[in-house]
Amino acid sequence: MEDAAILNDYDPQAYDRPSVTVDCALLGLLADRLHLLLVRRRDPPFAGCWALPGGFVAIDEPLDAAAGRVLAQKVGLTGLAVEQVHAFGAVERDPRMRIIAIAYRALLRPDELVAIPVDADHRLAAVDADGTPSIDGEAVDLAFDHADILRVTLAKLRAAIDEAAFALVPERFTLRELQAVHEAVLGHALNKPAFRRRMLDRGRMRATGDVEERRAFRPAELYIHIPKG
Amino acid sequence: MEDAAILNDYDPQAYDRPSVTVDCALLGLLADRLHLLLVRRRDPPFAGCWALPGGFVAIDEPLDAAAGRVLAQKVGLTGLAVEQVHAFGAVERDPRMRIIAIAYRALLRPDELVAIPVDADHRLAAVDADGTPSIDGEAVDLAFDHADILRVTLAKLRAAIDEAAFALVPERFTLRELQAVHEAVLGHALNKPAFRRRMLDRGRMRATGDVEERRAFRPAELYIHIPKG
DNA sequence: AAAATAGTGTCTTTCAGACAGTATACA
DNA sequence: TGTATACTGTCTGAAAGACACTATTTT
Repeated sequence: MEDAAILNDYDPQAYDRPSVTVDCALLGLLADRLHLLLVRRRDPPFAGCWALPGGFVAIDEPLDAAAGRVLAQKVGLTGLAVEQVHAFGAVERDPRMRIIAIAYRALLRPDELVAIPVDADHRLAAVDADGTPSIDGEAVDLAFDHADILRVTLAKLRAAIDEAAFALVPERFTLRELQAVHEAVLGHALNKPAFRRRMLDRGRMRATGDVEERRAFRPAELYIHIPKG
Repeated sequence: MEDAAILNDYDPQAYDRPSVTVDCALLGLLADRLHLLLVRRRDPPFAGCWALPGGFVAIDEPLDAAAGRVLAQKVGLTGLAVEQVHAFGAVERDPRMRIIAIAYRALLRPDELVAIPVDADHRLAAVDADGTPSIDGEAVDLAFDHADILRVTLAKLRAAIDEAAFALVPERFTLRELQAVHEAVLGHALNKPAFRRRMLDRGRMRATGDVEERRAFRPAELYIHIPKG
């Protein structure tokens, strides 16, 4: 076995250090479809390509804070809850230099999502069941390894959908809206009575007593999420 | 082509970069209890404390490869399958400088685990149900934020136990051994017939037709894992 | 009243927990 | 033959899928 002291004698200042970025998948529902905020790159590499918003981690900044700051700067929404997804560290993932990316996700309610200013360089892309993003109905190739990042993000979101779904509906939501979120994220339809029973039995939502307004037909009851703990 | 001024705004060479390490939780079962390899630190900070084996990520080295190399150097086992757990980036997690740690786990079979050379500075610590490691029956405080890393690692291992358990038993194993692994990792007992049914129905293991040898009583049938895909 | 969606009752299937039973090896 | 463990049969209950049914609101 190698001398354990090597770790301690190692002076990292003497060696090249990688850059570290956070790349953020900002996700929300639009017209019952999962959407993702993309920004168009202006400079090489991948100039003109669509990419996840990202930025370098400052030397005195925690990772979660860096993800929050990037989203505040790119999207103008502060105080977003972010969740770490995975660290991506392939050597050639950025052609310029070694950059390790820590991927994050943030989930937006519909009213927050529509409030995002979109322009030629900031767009919401629909994400289909296999994780391919499309803008104006056209599949787009993402810069760097961002397609990998999106695939992993979607897979983990699906695994955590029971809790995550509450962050993707309005504060007061109907069971229909909640089910639509589950179906859009999972990519397949769900059984209505079974879904309703499971959600109500789980004790993570409470009826408000109020109902939807301005519905063409019978309005549904509004519920609120009961946060964990 | 490249606008130097704009690029300069994004030139990470101009900014301080963090160091990046991989820290590895090497886990296995010993006497039906989950155990963890710890190394004792010789130098400050946390001199004398027990810690997860770790090391710096080289500038031209993928993250997974760094984790594999660290384990090869510290434990002498090459070709171990490693799985990323989480990136830890609190600013003060290392008092010397900013170091971002990418945590990994590796799972060992019992025969691999007992082959690990232990000495005064390399020990296998028992891990109890709440994630506290103990050496010689005495709970130990880990260096840095390694207690956090271990807690998160254990939580994710539990969530993935159905697949992970196969990496913690011998290549040919009995249902009793597989159940013991599940129980040790989850920290609670399981129902035997239900466990047996669930494992066999899932189609991820196959009977060999052989049975254990040298058992005091009725020997159990030996199974092998059927890898995914 | 018609339309359209909200919400329920209930049958069936699946699967986990419980527990007692049978099977098989060795001393 | 006794004993300890391997393995199974079967009852029960919880939860999901399927599907038809009732309920409620607006036009």
